[in-house]
Amino acid sequence: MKIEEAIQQGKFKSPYQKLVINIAFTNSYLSNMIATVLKPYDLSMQQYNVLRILRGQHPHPVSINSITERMIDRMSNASRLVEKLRKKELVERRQCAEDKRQVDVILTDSGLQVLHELDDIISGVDGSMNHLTEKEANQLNDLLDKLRK
Amino acid sequence: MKIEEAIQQGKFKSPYQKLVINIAFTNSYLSNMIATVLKPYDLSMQQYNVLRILRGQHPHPVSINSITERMIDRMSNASRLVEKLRKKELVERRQCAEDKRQVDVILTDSGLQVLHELDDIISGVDGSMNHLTEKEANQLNDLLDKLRK
DNA sequence: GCCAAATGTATGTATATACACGTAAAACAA
DNA sequence: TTGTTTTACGTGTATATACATACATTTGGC
Repeated sequence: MKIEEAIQQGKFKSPYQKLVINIAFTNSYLSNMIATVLKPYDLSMQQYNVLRILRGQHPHPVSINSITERMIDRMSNASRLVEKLRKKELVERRQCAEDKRQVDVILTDSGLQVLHELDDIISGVDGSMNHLTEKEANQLNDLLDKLRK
Repeated sequence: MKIEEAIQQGKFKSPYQKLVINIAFTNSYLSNMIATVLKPYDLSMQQYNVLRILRGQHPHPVSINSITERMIDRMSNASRLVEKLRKKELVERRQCAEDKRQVDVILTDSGLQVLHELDDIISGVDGSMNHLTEKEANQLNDLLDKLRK
C-alpha cells in the first residue's frame, strides 16, 4: 500500500519529507509484526535485541556499556533490561575481575535455547518481505546506508 | 555509515534480516533528529504528528478516531495526546453535534502558528538527507511501499 | 419501542523510556 | 601520596505507551 493511502494523506512537499514518514511507518509495521511473535515469549524487542547482541559475542561476555553501544535504540537503561533478562534466567551477570566497575553479561543455556527457538519464527517475519527480490532488498539497504551518510 | 559498523555486528543471514534492522536503525536516527528540534517547542513526535494531521484537514475538524487511523504509530491514546495539546491551547475540542460520542478536534490559530514556525525547522531535517538525489529518494519510497506489499 | 451489538472515546494499570543525578572504581596529575 | 577527572553502571522521577476495560451513544434487528 502506498504511504499516502496508509495514512490518508495527500501529496508531500518533497520525496525527502515523504521518506521520513515512510520509514517511520514501515518501521512501525515491521516492529508490530516482531513484537507480536515475541509476545508469547514474554520478550520485548529491546530485550530480544540484547539477547542477539550477546549471542553475537558468545561465549565471550559483553559489558553493559558495550551492549548500549550496539543497541538499535540507544537508551540509558541497558542495566534494567539486563536485570529483566536475568530474572528470567536468560542471562548471567558477573562483576568483571579486571575492572570492577564493569559488568560482564553472558547468555545462559536457556537464553541460547530461546534464541534458537525464535530463529525460525523471526525468519518468518523476514520472509514476509518476499515481495522484494534479494536484489531489491540489497538496493534498499544501500540506499538507507547512504541516507545516513 | 554501513549498518554493520553502526551496530558493530558482523554479517547478516540475509538481506531481508539486515533490512529489518537497517530500517529500525534509520528510523531511530531520523526520530532523534526530529525529537531534538521539537524539544524547544515542548512537543513530542506524536503530538507533532497529530498537529500535522489536523492541518491536513483544516479548517475541518477531525475526530479522535480519525486521528488514530492516520497516525504513524497507531496507539490507543489519541485522547490523551489531544488533551495535552488542548492544555497548550494548540487545539480545541468540541462534542460533535450529529454524533455525541464523537469529539471534533481542530487547530487553534496558535496551533497553526506553531506548525508554521516548525515548517522551516523540519525542512532542515529533510534537507539532511541530501546525500540522496531526488531520484534515489523516490526509489527508496517505492521500495518501502513494495516491502509492505 | 426494546434490547443486543457496535462504535467512539476515556481511563486504570503495569511497564517502558528519557533524563538527570548518584556512586564506586579507575586513570591521571601534581 | 592526594586530589581531580573520567568511566561504568545504577536509580529516582516524570512522562509515555500498550493493553484491557469502562462508559455513553448509536445502530440495527425484532
